[in-house]
Amino acid sequence: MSESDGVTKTKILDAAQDLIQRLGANGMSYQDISDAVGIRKASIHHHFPTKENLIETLLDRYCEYFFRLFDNILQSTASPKEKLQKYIDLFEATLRSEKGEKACLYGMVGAEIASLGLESLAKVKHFHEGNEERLTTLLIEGRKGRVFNLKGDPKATAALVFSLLEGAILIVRAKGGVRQFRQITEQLMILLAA
Amino acid sequence: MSESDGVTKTKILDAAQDLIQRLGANGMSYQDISDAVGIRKASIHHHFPTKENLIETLLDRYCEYFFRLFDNILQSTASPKEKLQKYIDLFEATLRSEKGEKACLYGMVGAEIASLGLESLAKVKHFHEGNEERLTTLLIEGRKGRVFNLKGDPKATAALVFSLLEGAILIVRAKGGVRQFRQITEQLMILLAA
DNA sequence: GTCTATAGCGCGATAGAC
DNA sequence: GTCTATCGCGCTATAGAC
Repeated sequence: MSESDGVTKTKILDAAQDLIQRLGANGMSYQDISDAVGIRKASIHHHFPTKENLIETLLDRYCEYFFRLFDNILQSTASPKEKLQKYIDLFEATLRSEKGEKACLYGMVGAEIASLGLESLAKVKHFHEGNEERLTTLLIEGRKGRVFNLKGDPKATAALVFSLLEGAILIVRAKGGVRQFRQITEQLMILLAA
Repeated sequence: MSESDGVTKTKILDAAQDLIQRLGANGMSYQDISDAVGIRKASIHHHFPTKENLIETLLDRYCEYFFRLFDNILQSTASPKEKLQKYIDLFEATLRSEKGEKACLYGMVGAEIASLGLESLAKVKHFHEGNEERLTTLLIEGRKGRVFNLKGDPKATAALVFSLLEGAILIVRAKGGVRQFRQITEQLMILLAA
């Protein structure tokens, strides 16, 4: 392994992401990352000069990863209903991660958006737009195939689905956990079904 | 006015609530409150010895206030559909507050729940339960009157509505604001309509 | 690239005068 | 009940040796 292959960088990003998804960006510190990775705080600053810089890198990485998974789902041969279920499963997989229940990275950062920089705000906007656009495509596809009974504007329904998933993954961590998340998303599928 | 009528206490609570609804509990500090109220940090500690104590007091106050409004709606002579709309309007009123867009206090604290104490966790649970129970009652009432087309479990639908509203109020602050919030909630009403 | 050491600041919280 | 002053700590960030 070369010394510049980015393994340490990746470990730092992984630890930071885990912490933010559980505690929030304002609840995560370089010391927490230091403890998790087994590296000194100064070394983290070598890779990510400022906390804003670290968060922005994280947001980009998560967005690319998430959109790639979403695009794979969209381009698969599954039915629109199955595609939506697989999209929902992306959120559920996040929630049921090994280290305890985590929310979506963008859900956490979105909640704290007023205390972050303009760069982060732009990235959050981009994530929301990307999700809503792709969901709109998916919903329209399902309406054509008569598997979704879409009353009203598909864009509004897409925004509803996205808000619901982001909200549910935040809410259920306090009480019902994965079990309640599934109850809510099953109900969503029922409401959308033709 | 007596010196123990709690005016200062109320001012502190109001400022703290505003800050948490915009920045989150971890993004709010005693110094911020001090600046907002025009009182020294030490004086805040006189009224609320610890930050946890302040947050717990806030959560209780907000919960009582919100449930009172919700109960008033439930006990009114409005139709179930109108009642649900008025409930949604409680969230919209929070969002369009004068000092910039605010989320629900419990939405913000819920996102940061893993970095708060067990007392706060219990209060968050209580708020979620209270909302879901009342919403369930409202939805069943509407189903009887055939104004809601409830497929599936009313409890699951109630949890869906609550998660959606908490999620939407967090999400729309990044981009669409009140306009998008209204678009989403109108779509919800369409989906639930018989 | 990682380390030790530390600067500089803001935090929550306390002591004690008034 | 509010103030000034301060403690002790954790934070982000930097300097410089290795």
